[in-house]
Amino acid sequence: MRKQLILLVDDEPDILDFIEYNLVKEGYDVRTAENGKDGVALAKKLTPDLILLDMMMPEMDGVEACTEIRKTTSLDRTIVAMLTARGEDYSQIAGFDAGADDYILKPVKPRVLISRIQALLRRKKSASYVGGDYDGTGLMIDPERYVVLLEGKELSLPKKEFELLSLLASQPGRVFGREKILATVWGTDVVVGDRTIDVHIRKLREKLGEHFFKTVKGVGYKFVG
Amino acid sequence: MRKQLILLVDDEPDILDFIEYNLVKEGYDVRTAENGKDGVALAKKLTPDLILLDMMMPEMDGVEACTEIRKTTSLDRTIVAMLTARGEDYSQIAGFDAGADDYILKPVKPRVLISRIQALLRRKKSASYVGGDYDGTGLMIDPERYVVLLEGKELSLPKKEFELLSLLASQPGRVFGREKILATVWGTDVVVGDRTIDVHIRKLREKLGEHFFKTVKGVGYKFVG
DNA sequence: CGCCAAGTTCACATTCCGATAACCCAACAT
DNA sequence: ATGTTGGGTTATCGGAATGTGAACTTGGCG
Repeated sequence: MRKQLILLVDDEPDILDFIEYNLVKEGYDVRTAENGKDGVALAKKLTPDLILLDMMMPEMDGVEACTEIRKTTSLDRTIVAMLTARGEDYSQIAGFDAGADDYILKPVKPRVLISRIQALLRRKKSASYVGGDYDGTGLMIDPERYVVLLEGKELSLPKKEFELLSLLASQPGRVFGREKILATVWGTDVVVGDRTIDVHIRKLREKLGEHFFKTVKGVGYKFVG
Repeated sequence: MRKQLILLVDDEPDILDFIEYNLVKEGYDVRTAENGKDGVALAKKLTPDLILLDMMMPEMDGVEACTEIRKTTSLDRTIVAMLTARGEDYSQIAGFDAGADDYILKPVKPRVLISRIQALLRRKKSASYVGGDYDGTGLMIDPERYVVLLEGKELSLPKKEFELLSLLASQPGRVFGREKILATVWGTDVVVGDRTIDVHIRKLREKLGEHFFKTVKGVGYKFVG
């Protein structure tokens, strides 16, 4: 596997050097920027796996930078971790609001920082299959709010139903085999009976309408607009 | 807006004067103390917006003072910035985490110091955008005063409840998973039991009304207008 | 010291989702 | 016709996830 790329943004050269040194030692590819503006620009160019953003910076601070990053589609799969010195209060909330994935307290011991980063990158790999929003016929799936919008009406589905729908609707028209569905929605280790998928499909048909789900005998199900 | 109040704590009169001069010139209200003990006492009395703490001091050093300040509830919303001598390896600093908001390396140029302080204070203020002027159903959150306005009635919430509410209400409709809530409100290192979040949610429901908080089983909670 | 409030935990109670069993139906092969 | 295969439908049950009230812990304060 290629080296993972980490973008480090902090205005203090000392800290930059210190963290960079430790990350490189761990085998990461590291780039740096000294303010939010440059950081965002660099991020767009490089599409790093993870961005470490200091909260407090001149030009454009961490929160602004994070907001900007989150608005960039190409960086959807990039993890953003905020670096800040406070543990207690709103700086955290503000950071999460901007869409940061984690929040790391400064000063941080190298070992802690490394293990935190590893955890984040691990999480990224196993990240969800859930495809983007679909909008074909007045149906929209919003994983953030965990609701389905059907012709404007908000419909809230139970977990499994929602995940099943998300999977099917992520690629309208494509047929998903039972194996595939089980592996994705239920996971490879859980074993469930034959009729389980059917039942969930049925519930979805009840709630959203028959026409959305087409059965392909002997093959699987597909979602149609 | 009233002048922002900064408390400056350093044992060297020269430095004290120098920094004070520059801060006053920028339009801040400045008080000073010459050791940690006096500094903490003064902080409790004045509730400044920001405290600049020298790391190395007689009587009570910056780290102890900071720890003390962080234990004081009335100073929850006060920002603490540590002044540390350059040359000390960052990893040394990394050894202790007293909960300061920023670490500023000495010697520091006035311009840098000022912009740093402005960034810190800006962050404090902008934290109040949480919920901002949100008013969907007569609920308003005022992080500056730690108070919630429910249909005109002022309601004061304990810290945790307030932070939980702030997080959920910052993005109405969005579902926050338990992991995320824990990470944000409690911090990533603190470990608390399973039922803790529920209990706080219940308290919020008691005080604000059931309808504000929706449970999404297996996923998390969301705030609804 | 004793009180109070905040925060957490504990020991249940409750809810509701998800899986299954049991049965039905349709298509097709023999 | 009859059996076989693959899917559809419904009702039901267990259990995980959440709700709840009370007890316990902690720290601040007079």
